[in-house]
Amino acid sequence: MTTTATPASTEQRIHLAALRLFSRQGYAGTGIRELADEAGLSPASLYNHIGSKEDLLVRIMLEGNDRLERTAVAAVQGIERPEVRLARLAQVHVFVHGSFRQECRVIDAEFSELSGAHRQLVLDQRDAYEAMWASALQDGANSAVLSVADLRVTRLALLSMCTGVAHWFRPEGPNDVYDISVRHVDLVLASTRAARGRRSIRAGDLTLLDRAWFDLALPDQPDRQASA
Amino acid sequence: MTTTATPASTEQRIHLAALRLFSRQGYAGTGIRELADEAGLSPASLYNHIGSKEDLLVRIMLEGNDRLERTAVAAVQGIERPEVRLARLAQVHVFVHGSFRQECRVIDAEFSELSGAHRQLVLDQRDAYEAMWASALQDGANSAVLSVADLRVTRLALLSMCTGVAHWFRPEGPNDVYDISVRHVDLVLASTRAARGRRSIRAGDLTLLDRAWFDLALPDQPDRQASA
DNA sequence: GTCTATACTCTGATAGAC
DNA sequence: GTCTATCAGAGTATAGAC
Repeated sequence: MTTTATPASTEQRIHLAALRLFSRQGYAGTGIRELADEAGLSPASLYNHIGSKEDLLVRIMLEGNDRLERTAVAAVQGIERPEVRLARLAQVHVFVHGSFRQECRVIDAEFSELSGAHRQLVLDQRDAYEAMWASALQDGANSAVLSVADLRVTRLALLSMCTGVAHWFRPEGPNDVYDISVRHVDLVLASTRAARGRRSIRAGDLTLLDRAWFDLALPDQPDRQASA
Repeated sequence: MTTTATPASTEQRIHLAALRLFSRQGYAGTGIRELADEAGLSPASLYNHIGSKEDLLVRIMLEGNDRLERTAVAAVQGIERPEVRLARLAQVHVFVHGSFRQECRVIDAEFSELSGAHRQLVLDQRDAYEAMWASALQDGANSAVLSVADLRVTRLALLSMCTGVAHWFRPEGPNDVYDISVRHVDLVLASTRAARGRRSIRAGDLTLLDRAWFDLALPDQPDRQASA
């Protein structure tokens, strides 16, 4: 099922090596020699594939952010009820952060390593993504289905909560990613006091994304499920 | 009011320089020469005050964790109702993470830089602290005042949310730390569906810590409010 | 594409004079 | 306590042969 027949190109091996080392030791804490060694080539050969160490980092970030946004867009496509949009955004965010932990941690931790133009690119990606959260929260507050005291604080707090999954989740632990994603949906709905009239809305009341949806949206990729 | 008369000892200058640089560039990304320069002495003199670069890091972490735990212990001392304990733990956590952002970010980000025994020391501190959260959540669930589907996931999710404040909060922004702390209390109470019978409990219903309490518990310290 | 060899800078840390 | 000078190794990146 999860068998990758192709024996991984050099580019892929470098990409995976970078994910492992950057997420474990940090970008600054990883040397070119170490990276080359982990990818199975010499430091000089490495430079036939990556313009520079920072190019490698920025590529990881752009690709990761892009996948997150594309998945989120697909998840809320055509959905009108704001509490369902919010729930699905949380579910995708948690599922992705639990499935691509190394990548998400690198994106999260090493943003400040980017210089100038690269930094702006990644920032624009993040702003576009977070705008989806802001609009779901705003629409939910406007239609009184969500109770949001401070839009900005709530958005940042919920994003922090859902991003945290990349830091503490372990696939060998007691829960699997999908369960965690649903539990977070419930935390998000509860924390915004989602309700229709007097009746509060729970994860089970909404049409969330099922396991099959994620299998389609996020087919097995080499960096998925990778351990710490 | 916030005037520090004493002109800062060499130890303090080094400590503050380390906080600034480690939080901005990371531990691995900060060199000894840079650190010495920022503290206003030569690299060699630096070593009259710090055994090694890692000693400096571990001291920052132990002191920071210690302050957080002492503040939290003081905040819940003698409090029996679990929802009040949880609320105050969240309030302290957020207030500290918003007030000592550099320090908290270093503690959060550079844990993996610690080797062996140092790592275990910091881990033990964190476990002791998080046990207070676990017990508040557990007691709240047992007395049915909190609704906690999964104790572990909820604890980790709420801690991630409250820790996030150190990453996004800016004192020059629209909210002050105290406001943020109260808003997070409300998010935490809502996310655990805190209620007595049918009536849900909000931050305003509980006796939280007031501004004066924090002034006493966390008197102005040189690393407080420091910017990014 | 791969490699060995190397350039030049910076790393954490120390010796020893003052 | 301060400093200048220095160590051995690791930092990123390139030259040039194959």
